[in-house]
Amino acid sequence: MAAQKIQDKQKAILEAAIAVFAARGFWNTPTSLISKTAGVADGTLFNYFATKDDLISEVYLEIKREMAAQMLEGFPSHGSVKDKMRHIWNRYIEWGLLHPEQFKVIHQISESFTLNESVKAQATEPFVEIERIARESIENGELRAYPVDYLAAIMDNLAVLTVQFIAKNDDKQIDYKAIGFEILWNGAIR
Amino acid sequence: MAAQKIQDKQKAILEAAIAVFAARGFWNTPTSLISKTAGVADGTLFNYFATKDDLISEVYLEIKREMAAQMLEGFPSHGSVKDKMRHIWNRYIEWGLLHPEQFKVIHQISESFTLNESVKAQATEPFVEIERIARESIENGELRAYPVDYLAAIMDNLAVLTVQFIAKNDDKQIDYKAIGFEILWNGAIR
DNA sequence: ATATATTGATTGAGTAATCACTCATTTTGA
DNA sequence: TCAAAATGAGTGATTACTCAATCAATATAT
Repeated sequence: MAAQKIQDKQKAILEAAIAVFAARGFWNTPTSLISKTAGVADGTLFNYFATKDDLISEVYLEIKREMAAQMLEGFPSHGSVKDKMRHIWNRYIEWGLLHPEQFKVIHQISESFTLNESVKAQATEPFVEIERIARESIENGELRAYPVDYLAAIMDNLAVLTVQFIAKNDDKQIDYKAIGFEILWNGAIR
Repeated sequence: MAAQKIQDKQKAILEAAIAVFAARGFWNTPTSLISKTAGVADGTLFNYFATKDDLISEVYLEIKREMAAQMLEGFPSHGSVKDKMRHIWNRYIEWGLLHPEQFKVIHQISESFTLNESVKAQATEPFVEIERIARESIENGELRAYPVDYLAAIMDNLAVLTVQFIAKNDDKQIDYKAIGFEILWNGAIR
């Protein structure tokens, strides 16, 4: 079978998994529902992913990769720290709003699934650049000397929260994206 | 049977549930393990809780109640806004560190279990007082006019994160509790 | 004081449903 | 023609929950 077709089928399974995981949570979704949603037989899923846990890990990595690509696009390498931070912030929020299922699922998995170390390492890899910038800026004195991993986690959590609020609230009067960045900047950064 | 004994047994089941939920996640723990841990027969669990879902909801409410009692104790009703906020912040963090299982479980449940509306309402009830203070302070101009529910969620998330960092890091040099409050105060509050 | 009856909690083997995963067979495409 | 991919009925394990039988505590009768 052509390599293209194989990729298509893998992709179809991953996408189906994301959709049903978002709707019911991964603990609560049988593999049979994933294969059904993907339009393949039950057995086919296991031709592509050895176990359900493997599939979950792959879903996680797939989403992280897509996200990283989007976030680094158009990064203002020569801008100020604030510009850089705002770029990441805005991209993250926008990505979350544009891909609510992926956003939900990735959060869900990282909260309540024990990813093995190799998967974790692969997942953080695209973000090392961002972390490097943060460390440099602290050395320059441009950022407060708070622990970088703590800051990163705060940014992540705050962004997740902000996306949830924007999605939940149809009251478009409140600009959570802007407020969120203000809070992050005033509190954590400077 | 004496009313006391009945309460004891219910309590034993709830406590066993918290312990095993913390260790394996609630989706991943059979009711039989809960009853075994509690030292009762499989059937007994269902004399006290109609379904596993009911048990999960009760676990959630039980923890929330305990937490609320602790947090309001010694509340500086006549202090400044900052004092009030810091009191809540410190109590929350301390409670989390003192009750890591409960803390983990309550977070886990609120993230990935669909609580019904009545349960949600019961859970937030003890915290209305805190919300009232926040609203008043905004009217006074003591706090920034950010949406109160957004601020509350940020405080909650930041506290959870902070507890996780303190618990994970044995490096006692870093005072996450203080840093966290600084970030909250500078960013979200004033 | 002792035997008996009543009430309600406790028990755990049993049940039907569900699940992840297998593998012998069939289909596909070159 | 044939190798690789796809299939889905089947399997063994696990699960939430049931229910008839047992047990324990108290009340009543002798």
